[in-house]
Amino acid sequence: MPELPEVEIVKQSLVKKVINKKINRVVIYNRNLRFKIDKNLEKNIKNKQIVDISRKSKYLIIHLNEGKFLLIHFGMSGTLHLSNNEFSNKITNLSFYNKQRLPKKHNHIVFFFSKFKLIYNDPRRFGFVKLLYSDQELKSFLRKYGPEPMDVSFNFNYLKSKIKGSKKKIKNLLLDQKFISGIGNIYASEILYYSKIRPNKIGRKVKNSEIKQIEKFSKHVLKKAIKKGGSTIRNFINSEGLDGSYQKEFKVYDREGKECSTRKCNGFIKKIVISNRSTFYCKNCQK
DNA sequence: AAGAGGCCCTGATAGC
DNA sequence: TGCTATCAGGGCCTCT
Repeated sequence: MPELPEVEIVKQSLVKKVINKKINRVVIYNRNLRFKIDKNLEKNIKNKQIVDISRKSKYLIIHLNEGKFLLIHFGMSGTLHLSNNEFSNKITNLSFYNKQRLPKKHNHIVFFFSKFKLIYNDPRRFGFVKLLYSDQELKSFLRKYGPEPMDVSFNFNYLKSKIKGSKKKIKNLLLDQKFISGIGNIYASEILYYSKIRPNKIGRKVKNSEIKQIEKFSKHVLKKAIKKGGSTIRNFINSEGLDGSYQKEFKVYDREGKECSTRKCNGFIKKIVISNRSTFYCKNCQK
């Protein structure tokens, strides 16, 4: 589900609600997520206070007191929901919810706070949660991931050094989290549209001028997506139950057969499959 | 050793 | 209406 912008939105919507709050209790209904949830998770989280919330790549990081960190990855279909304690499984009191927004199935983890609960829901169970016990452990976990488009180390020289020597298709490079972290299937297609590069172009054939475009538009696209509250295709909502609207800005993603929106292009959006993922581009303006 | 594709899983939707 | 097939914001693992 979420790529960097969506996780960022979840982070932002959660910060206001849970900072400095104490987790009284955790109940896990299904431990079989992408990875089996550690059997000690409940007791290691119980009575811990949330001191901060951050995000790296597509991970939400919940900072607990005593230097522990709870990592949440949303996979394809994971979401977090805030709900009122008194009306546990019924309609919440919080005004921003409506009935449809509270899932009944696939609520795998519930964090109980004194006045509300936070629910991790994930129909496909491709997501996971992981408790890390120190700064060191967090650092070494995150070391596997490349810079995000907003980072200073995400610059022309870095991109060039990795792209020029690669036989990978450029779209697969953008999706490689070890190289760049945070971009997923939607934004990869969008970034390549703005950069005017065909998704199946081999890395070493990508020109310097095109690498500059990738640098520029990776930042642009993600920033704008965050500004618009992320993309809601089927089930993404922030933790307050609100949709994103960046899907209205899509130039190519999920627009197969539609007209290219580049002025005077008159081309149509084509869909191809690269490494089993749908990929969208305009044959006319992407070379 | 690098790169592509299979696969994990459930639900929504399209097509018959 | 009800079936079946296809496909979905990810990424680890296994082949070649």
